[in-house]
Amino acid sequence: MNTEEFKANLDAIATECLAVRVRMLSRVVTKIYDEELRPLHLKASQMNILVAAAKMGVARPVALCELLHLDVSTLSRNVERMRQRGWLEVVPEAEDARAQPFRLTAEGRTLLQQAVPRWKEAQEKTRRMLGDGVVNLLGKTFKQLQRAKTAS
Amino acid sequence: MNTEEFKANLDAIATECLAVRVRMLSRVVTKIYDEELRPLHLKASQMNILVAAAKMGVARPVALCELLHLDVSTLSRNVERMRQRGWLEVVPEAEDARAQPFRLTAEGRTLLQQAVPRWKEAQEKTRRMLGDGVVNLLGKTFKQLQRAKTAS
DNA sequence: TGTAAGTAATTGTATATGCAATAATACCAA
DNA sequence: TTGGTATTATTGCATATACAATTACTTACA
Repeated sequence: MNTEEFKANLDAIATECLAVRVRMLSRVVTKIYDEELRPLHLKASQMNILVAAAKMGVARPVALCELLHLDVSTLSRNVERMRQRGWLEVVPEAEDARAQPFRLTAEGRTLLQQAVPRWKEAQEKTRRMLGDGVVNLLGKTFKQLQRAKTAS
Repeated sequence: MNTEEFKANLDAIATECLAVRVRMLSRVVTKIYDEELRPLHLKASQMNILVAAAKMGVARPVALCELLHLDVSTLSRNVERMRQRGWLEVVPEAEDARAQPFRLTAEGRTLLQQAVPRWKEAQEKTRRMLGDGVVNLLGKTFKQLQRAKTAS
């Protein structure tokens, strides 16, 4: 590859790379939620897990990881941190001794309730920043990715 | 907040939360690039920095961080890792003794050249996965975020 | 029924990320 | 000029993230 070609490729990567874009977007958006949730000592990533667990009732790690496209080892440690803080508890599972399903504790539920108004604020800020077009397309992509995962 | 209300809020968060969406998208897309780049022992996050440095010639950390919405402390350590591998080098800066501008080494440049075809493959996979609508809108959002940063 | 293959979760290791505090330098204004 | 403020980068600390290897258990099949 000669210098000219290389420069052209660099330009293409710099201006078009989708990894750069989504990663930057993730940093920017995460920051908005983290700032809003900081008084509760809660992070956006942790709220994700609390909400999913609340919705599931009793959450099995593998199922939650497929839903969120999250590595099980990542979830394992995140859950452990939240368990130590008393937000989650592991529930005994008779049917499969390998499973370590978990659910919200009362404290976790209270925390989540306190987080709701702050989440709404962050959500609105982000919506304004991104605009409805991006928000709607992100929604479609999100559902598509979840289908893709469960279908495979 | 009563139980009904809380459940409705949980549903809203689970189905609409923009942080959940962009973070998941970031994980999915990053994985595609990381897998493609793995034979080069290079990660998407590192390629971002190499490309930006290559484009800038001599990159000043603060400037690069504003461009990518990256914390300076994050960049500091990422650069250090890449410096240890011989991909980047810090260049002396006479005008401001605080500055630690850096640039690609010859090895860094070679690595980046090797990464180009792999990047193209990952980019194409991702484009197919997301569709042109999302890709184009992400591009607009990206430029908008870069403007917002440089304007402030 | 007993073993081989598969599955669930954890642990070791490494990178990425950001906040708070700090150190060193630059700039500005009285 | 000097004293306070702003800027640049690094470091301590904590969390998030994923891959590879491992452990423990389950399932299938021969």
